[in-house]
Amino acid sequence: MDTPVDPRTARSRDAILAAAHTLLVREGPASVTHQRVAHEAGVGRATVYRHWQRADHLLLAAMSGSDLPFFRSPTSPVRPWLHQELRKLADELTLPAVAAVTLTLMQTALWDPDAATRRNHSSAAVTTRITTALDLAQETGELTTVLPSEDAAALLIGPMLYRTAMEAGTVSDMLISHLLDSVGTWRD
Amino acid sequence: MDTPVDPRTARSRDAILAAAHTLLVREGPASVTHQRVAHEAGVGRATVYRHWQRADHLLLAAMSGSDLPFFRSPTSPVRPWLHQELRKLADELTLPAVAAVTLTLMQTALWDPDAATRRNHSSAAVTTRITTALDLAQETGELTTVLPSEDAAALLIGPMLYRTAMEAGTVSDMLISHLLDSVGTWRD
DNA sequence: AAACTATGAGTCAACTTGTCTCGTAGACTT
DNA sequence: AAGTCTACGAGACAAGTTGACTCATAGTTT
Repeated sequence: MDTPVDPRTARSRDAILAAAHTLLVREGPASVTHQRVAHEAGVGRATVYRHWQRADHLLLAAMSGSDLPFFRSPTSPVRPWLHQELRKLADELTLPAVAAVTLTLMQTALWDPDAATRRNHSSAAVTTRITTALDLAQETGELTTVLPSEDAAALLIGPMLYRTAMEAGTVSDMLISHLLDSVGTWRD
Repeated sequence: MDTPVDPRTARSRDAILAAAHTLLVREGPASVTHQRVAHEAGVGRATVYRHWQRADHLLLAAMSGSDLPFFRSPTSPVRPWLHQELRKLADELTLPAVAAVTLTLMQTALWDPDAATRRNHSSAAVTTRITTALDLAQETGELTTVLPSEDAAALLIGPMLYRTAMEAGTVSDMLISHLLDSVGTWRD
């Protein structure tokens, strides 16, 4: 494993990815072209072609830079922990950088199978984590759930996404509380 | 009002809009260029420029072809009516044409103020209609709501959008029932 | 039938895209 | 520390795209 890598390759690679990400966030996916990225990265155009033959692959790579740090390692009691995680996620979703990546991924997935794959991985990861947390809450008797666990992610995250991306609004703590109540009955 | 319009203008206009919409749905927003649209519409390239100077304006125009027919004129009892409307919306969201327009609008709105305006109008229209329906249900004593009415749209539609656009899944009637229960307590 | 005007076809310069070559500087090898 | 390797930037190139323009024609209006 881990083949030693020429530092030059790594440097250009990182510069290109950062530039592509910057351009995506600042001007939208249409601006992520070999030429624009090369200029933004301070790198030769041929170098960008060398690393990514196609602009859409580069865009996809630029989107998957940061893996979501949410919903990992739940603690008991689960409710306050989950509330906090949802709060953080809601705040992230209002950041242009995060909104741009999320919506671009969802939209691109409609036509690009690779993007669809990555989108599926993302949503599967989130679903798994949320399910894990809710399972823990149920084992400890903190929660009595009233719906299939695979619906929980949609129920919790969907409204926050809609509020931020469609209504251009903010997610109140009250709304988060309400979402938590909608997945089941909480004790303690 | 209603200035008489040269049929030729109307014809090209319609052909161009239809072509732009077709291209958007079939190949994504990047394919909506003056040249591609002109070819798809069977129209001269100059004609497309004449009608829309900029490709993004054309894209926006192509997206706002159909105004959402949902949540209009609620009937009492509201619950079965609302369930049916949500069912229809969920089914629409699984159609590539509708998903493409919705996600492209949400995404484009991040960088294009015009798109943001249209997105805001869309979401405001939906919120108004849902609020109207829920108000009716509350007046007749059918529903006792437990949250600010402006949150209802996000709560009902958000999960369906997430399920279809992020999880690439379908919305079950059970999920819809659950969503309805989450906005308040229903009698009758 | 005459006047009007949107259209398709075509031309054009400026620019972008994808591909290739080559001299150079940075990085591994011994 | 010298020699070999290789990723790089710069530049050249043909092919294609973009946006702006002109003009004869055919479809509309009066």
